[in-house]
Amino acid sequence: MVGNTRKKTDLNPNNSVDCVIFGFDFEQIKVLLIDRGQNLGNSKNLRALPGNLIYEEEDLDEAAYRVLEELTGIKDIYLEQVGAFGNPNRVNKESDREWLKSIRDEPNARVITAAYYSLVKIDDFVPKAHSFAKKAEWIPLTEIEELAFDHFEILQVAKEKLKQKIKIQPIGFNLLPEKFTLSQLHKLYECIFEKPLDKRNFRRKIQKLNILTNLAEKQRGVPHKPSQLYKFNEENYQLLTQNGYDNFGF
Amino acid sequence: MVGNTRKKTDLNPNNSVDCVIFGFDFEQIKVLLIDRGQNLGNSKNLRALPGNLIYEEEDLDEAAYRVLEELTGIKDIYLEQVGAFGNPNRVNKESDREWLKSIRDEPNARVITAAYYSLVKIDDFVPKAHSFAKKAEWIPLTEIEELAFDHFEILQVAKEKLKQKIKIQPIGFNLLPEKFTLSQLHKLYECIFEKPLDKRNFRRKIQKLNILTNLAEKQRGVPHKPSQLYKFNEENYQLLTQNGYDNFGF
DNA sequence: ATGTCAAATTGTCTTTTAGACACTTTCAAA
DNA sequence: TTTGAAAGTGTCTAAAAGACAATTTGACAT
Repeated sequence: MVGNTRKKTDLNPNNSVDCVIFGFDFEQIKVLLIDRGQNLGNSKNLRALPGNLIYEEEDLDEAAYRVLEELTGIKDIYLEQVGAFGNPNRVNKESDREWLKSIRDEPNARVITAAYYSLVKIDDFVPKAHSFAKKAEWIPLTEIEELAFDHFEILQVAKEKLKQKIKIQPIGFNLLPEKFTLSQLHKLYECIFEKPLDKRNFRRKIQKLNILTNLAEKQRGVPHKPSQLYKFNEENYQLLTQNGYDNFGF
Repeated sequence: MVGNTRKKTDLNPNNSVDCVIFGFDFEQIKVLLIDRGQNLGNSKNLRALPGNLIYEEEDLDEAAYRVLEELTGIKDIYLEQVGAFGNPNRVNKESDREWLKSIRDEPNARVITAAYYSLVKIDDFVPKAHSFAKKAEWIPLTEIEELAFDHFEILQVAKEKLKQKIKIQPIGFNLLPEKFTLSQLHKLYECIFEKPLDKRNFRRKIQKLNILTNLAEKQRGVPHKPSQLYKFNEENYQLLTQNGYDNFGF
């Protein structure tokens, strides 16, 4: 878009977007977090969600896509709004205040953020140096206990939205590579719902939906019976949902 | 809170809240809209969602509750965020620009709004004069075709969120008086889902949930068989949901 | 060639839920 | 006492959910 010609002074100092970027490595759900590389005496160096101020003339969704691309290099991705977060005390940690002083023209401005979550094929992610992020890392969801600003709260809401959404729309495929096995899909759903799902019942239901295409192709190089590979069948999904079907939950 | 001591200059010129206030009159879903009383030559006098700028030191939820109370006099109400709306072209109608000039210190500021929806017992609503609203009226959802700013879009998203939410949590009771009949509840669900529901199947399911208390009391003065009155049973609802049950949909 | 390991794959039975469907009851008012 | 109008109620069928265990397949080691 007009990204190249934008100046720092075109930023809206009061509104930002933050992105909860979910990935899945076939074992667990991970979240892409940035390390601000702070060297502080007593307080912890908390990780943060990737996010930034929006431009004055920029739509919120557009800003979320931009920030995502600037950070991960990934475009055309599943993105969904979590909501607006505007607690006046969002910035209540000394380390957050320090950090804002170092990167913002108006570090004390009250900022209201629009949070988004996105689902990413983890292998497509190419780590990329970001202006103010020392590192960008995939952190397992289960290991995240504290984040900068109100980002931990945002993460909790995003998780909940994801859980609800996947009951209505089979967005999980966005977390898997083009070709995947039923076991991988099964594991993904277990991770999202945070509970075990019976293997046979899961397979029965997902197969009956008829939104998978069985590629006549098998896994290779695994030390056990190789699995069939499948891909998501977009057309059948459209057929299924245009009649109002929305029960993809387990 | 500190509402009394706030000045107009304490307003945040870039962020607002807008409220989609749903009501139910036993016949249809209605939305509370304000009439800005514009007298314009050619363009229509469009209605708007109640909303206003937030204060610099005010939480978003808090602002939504405040605006709601200022407008309706109602407190302690079901309120849920719809999301953030920040299209830079939100204000693209001449009539909206005119109106902003007449009420805002910075009429051209870009405003990002956090939208909320709330469910109100329509009889509790006491119409109240609002600073810049000439009238506040309940308009049937089905009759709303165009609104000021991006309010029509907000309304559509709010409707969708309501539909989804009520499948997970029985929030419909917030639209009914303390005592209600099963027929009223039935009608309400039909209005929300915009489709007919079989009477017997509806009753069977809602009764089985065991979240209604049958008051040993009947409707009076109706020219037909009077109905039993029920109330929502909060305790049983808690018991039911604490085990993760969330299927209140129809 | 054979055996072993690890995960993939498959089917049945039971219980619960969803969906279709129509007649009887009760009160108020004429 | 009749009538009108909505309240209230039961059964059957089909589909979905949930519990549960044995067999198959390929890679690798011997």
